[in-house]
Amino acid sequence: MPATIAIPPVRDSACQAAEAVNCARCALQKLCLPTGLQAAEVQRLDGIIAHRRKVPRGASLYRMNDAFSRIYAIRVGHFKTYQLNPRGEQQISGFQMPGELLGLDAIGADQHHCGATALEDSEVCEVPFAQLELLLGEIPQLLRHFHRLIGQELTREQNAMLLLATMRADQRMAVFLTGLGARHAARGYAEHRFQLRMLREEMGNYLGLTIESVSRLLSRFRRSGLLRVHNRDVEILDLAGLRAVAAGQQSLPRSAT
Amino acid sequence: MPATIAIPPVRDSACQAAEAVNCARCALQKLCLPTGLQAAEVQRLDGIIAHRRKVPRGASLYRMNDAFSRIYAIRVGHFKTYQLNPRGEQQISGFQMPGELLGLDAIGADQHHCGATALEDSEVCEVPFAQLELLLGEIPQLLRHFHRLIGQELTREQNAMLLLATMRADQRMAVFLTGLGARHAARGYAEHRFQLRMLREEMGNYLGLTIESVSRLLSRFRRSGLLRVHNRDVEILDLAGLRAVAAGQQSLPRSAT
DNA sequence: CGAATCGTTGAATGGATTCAAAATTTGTGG
DNA sequence: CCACAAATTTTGAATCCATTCAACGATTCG
Repeated sequence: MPATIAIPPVRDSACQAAEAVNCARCALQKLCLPTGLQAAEVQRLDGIIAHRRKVPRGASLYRMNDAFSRIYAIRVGHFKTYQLNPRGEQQISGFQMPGELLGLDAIGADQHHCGATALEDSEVCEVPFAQLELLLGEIPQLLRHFHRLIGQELTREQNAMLLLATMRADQRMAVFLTGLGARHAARGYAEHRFQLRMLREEMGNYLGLTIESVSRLLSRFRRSGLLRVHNRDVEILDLAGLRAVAAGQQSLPRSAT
Repeated sequence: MPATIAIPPVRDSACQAAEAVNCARCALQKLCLPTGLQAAEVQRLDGIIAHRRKVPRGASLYRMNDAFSRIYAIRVGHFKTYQLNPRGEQQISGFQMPGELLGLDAIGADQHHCGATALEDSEVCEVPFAQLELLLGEIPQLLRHFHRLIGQELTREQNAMLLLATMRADQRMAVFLTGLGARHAARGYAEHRFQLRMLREEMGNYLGLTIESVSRLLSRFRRSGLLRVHNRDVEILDLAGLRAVAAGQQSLPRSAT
């Protein structure tokens, strides 16, 4: 066993790919659009899902200014969404995982104003929005849950604002890591052990930090005994401690040992 | 004429208060919920608006964790929305003006997770959300426009994230001021002359800056000939220049003349 | 293997903050 | 209307956190 592999790999969500080809049998039903619907209603929703589409790593699901016609539910894999700032640089606005929706930002507009790119080989369900809107008018439960998902999206973004506006670098990182853990937990995976699906650069971009700062922070977290980090593999050793940093109740020593 | 009043006061939006008591006659129809509806549909919408409520300056329209039952359309005045971070400090997530909706963040939840406070004596239309949801199912045009408003909200928040994550202090301030101007313009007021309805502290809080930084930035902008600032009154003297700073194409000299 | 990409670490710099104090504006009661 | 207190804003100097610049490992992939 090579000494460099410090953390055993976590169960790969990609292995679910072949199992479910419709909403009724999808393991993500509890998180995704069909939540709370009757079986017959799920079937109607299923009926408008034109296509299940594979998106290879690095490929765009949609780009800024693409025409808006569908939203997407992630079935397998991870994505990032981003905008381009006035100087044309990418600014990542979020990372999405299975069961989450993509494209909500374009609702009510005719263009996407952000882009979405797969961080790994992924798979999405395409939901034509015009047809979804019709269903929303006919299935009150679906409308309610759709609004719930939108509300969650708004909440997520407000939390990200809070993070960027008020938190110091170590706190941002702690919030980010505990957040990832919680979302993994909601999907039935371990809260304290997961893979980072994005580059350091992408983490830093999202958190408003440079790549060097990200690297230094992870090292500090490791030295403080909060984490084990090996490349993309993260193991949270002291979840309570990490949460304390995330809550701003505790700061990390700046120097080594 | 006292020499200290450098900038003449702008037209006060509060004088509209007494005119319109229903959507059909409201000057904000083009911005607010009824946009694009038939007269009869506007009347139905009007029918569910239980109450038009005055909110005195400094009073809360709703607070964090209040039960969610209505959204609000601002008829007169200005508001701020805020969250409390883990340490209990206020973090302002946005400023709202007439024709904009409040409470959308709580959609699909049963509690508000942010609070809204009037920055001046204000007036809102209360829209019971359960009844609105019924109407959304019956009036497709209303559903479409409601989603448009939600999309705008998401866009606004993403732009705020972009601001906080990537921009330097002078750029943030320039984006903020040009944004305020544009929103005033959308309401038929001057783009280049308006009143700040919030304290320096609230601006700084929103922009992720200290009150001292805000003050210094406004002084720098003034010295550079971009603005005239006198207390809450702002006049943009060089809109193109301010936009250039907002776009990050130009930076401001740090020291004085 | 070798090249390219990705990640880590160190030292110097700089932008925004913190601390401190003064100036201005706002609010209140006589 | 003025005086006075409180709140808000401005300015200066010192400090600090994150960045920038630079160099060096590590990993990945053809």
